[in-house]
Amino acid sequence: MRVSKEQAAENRRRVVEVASALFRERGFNGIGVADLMKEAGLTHGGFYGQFASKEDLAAEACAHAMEVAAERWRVSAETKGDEALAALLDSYLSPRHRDRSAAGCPIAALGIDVARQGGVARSAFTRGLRPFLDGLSRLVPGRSAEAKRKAALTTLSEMVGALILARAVDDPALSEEILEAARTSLGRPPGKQEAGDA
Amino acid sequence: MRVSKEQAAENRRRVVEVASALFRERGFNGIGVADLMKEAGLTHGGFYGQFASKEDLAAEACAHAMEVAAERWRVSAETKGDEALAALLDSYLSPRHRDRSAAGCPIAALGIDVARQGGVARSAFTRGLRPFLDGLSRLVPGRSAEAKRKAALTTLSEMVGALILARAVDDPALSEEILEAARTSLGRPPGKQEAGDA
DNA sequence: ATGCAAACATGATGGTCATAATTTAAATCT
DNA sequence: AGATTTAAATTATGACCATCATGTTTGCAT
Repeated sequence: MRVSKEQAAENRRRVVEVASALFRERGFNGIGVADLMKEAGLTHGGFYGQFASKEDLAAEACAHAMEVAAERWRVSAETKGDEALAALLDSYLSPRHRDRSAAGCPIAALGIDVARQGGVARSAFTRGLRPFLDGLSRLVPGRSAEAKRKAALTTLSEMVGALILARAVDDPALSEEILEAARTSLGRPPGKQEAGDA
Repeated sequence: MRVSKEQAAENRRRVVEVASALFRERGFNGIGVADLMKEAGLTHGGFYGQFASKEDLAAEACAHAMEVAAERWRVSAETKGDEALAALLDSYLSPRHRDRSAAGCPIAALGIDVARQGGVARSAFTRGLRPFLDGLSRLVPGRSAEAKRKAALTTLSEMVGALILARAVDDPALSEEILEAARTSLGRPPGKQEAGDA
């Protein structure tokens, strides 16, 4: 059986889409090619006509997820004005984001997998990471470009670390406490002192 | 073939030890029972005499790695006096630690895997996490116990996030930049403003 | 209109996976 | 010393894995 050129391209796009979600949810080693294809409505045989290997798909899915997420950040930053950082933090460090890793930040969902996988996935990830840092440094406070750059690095680190910790932990109270600490620590524009709120 | 009771216990301990390293390096799904046992100098058959399942071993290995790491933090904190936090940050955010995940922090190596695995591994991880937070809140600056607690949470988040990012990234300069940013951001006791060092 | 090739399905390959039953042989107990 | 217990080896099981060869259909260029 054969399918129109547009249909084929659409199928390929859907495979990448599905892979980007399932890899985030279960990890590169947590889902197989057959299940991936089935989820996209295809059988496993056609896979190697479209992709060189599973590793190749991993890299492409990773790149795709990074692009989508970075674009979401960009749009949010443009529409939210000077509350953009607060809005980003609120949504990134929310229970909803914590509980829906398949649709969430690929850095927090795939960071460790990417490091272990190496190769093309790692370089796709690195390429995809830069827009995040550039976007963040535009939102974050700082006197100089270097200060903003550095703040973007530390802010992203704390966001990613907090989300991973909140996901790993069993105790809902502790999980919420982790998110809340990061939210208020990062959400006070001048500096990151401990909270003194009433 | 049989082996003395002490030898058997020692074998079991070695399996957990080896597992805690290999799981950190390759993930829960990245290494199989047979390879694990071989690395411990045994064949895979004896595994289920000592462990209920692979998931069970994952939980035990995770707990073990957390205990060892927390103990290392504790000792370092006791011996290093008031430079304990700086020493901890320097070693945690070092290229050496980044490049040796098998012997490094289990939070940064297994956090995502634990979240995906769930069950016993997740609760073992949560139990093992508390000593880290307690130890860290003793090192970290803060006026009140609550402030210290919160600083411990955000500091750990940033440490873990920075290490994971530094590992995921392909570009050595960017990787070092991430570590450096976290080191200086966390290493200035009063607050976390951008660096203004000479 | 016709033939080629692309897209997908079917099915097979050889490997690895977790789990488990059986066997072997040594340690410990009587 | 002999019986019993048990750690670990051997081997088996059946599911799943990535990859690929081949078959079938059909869009598309000629």
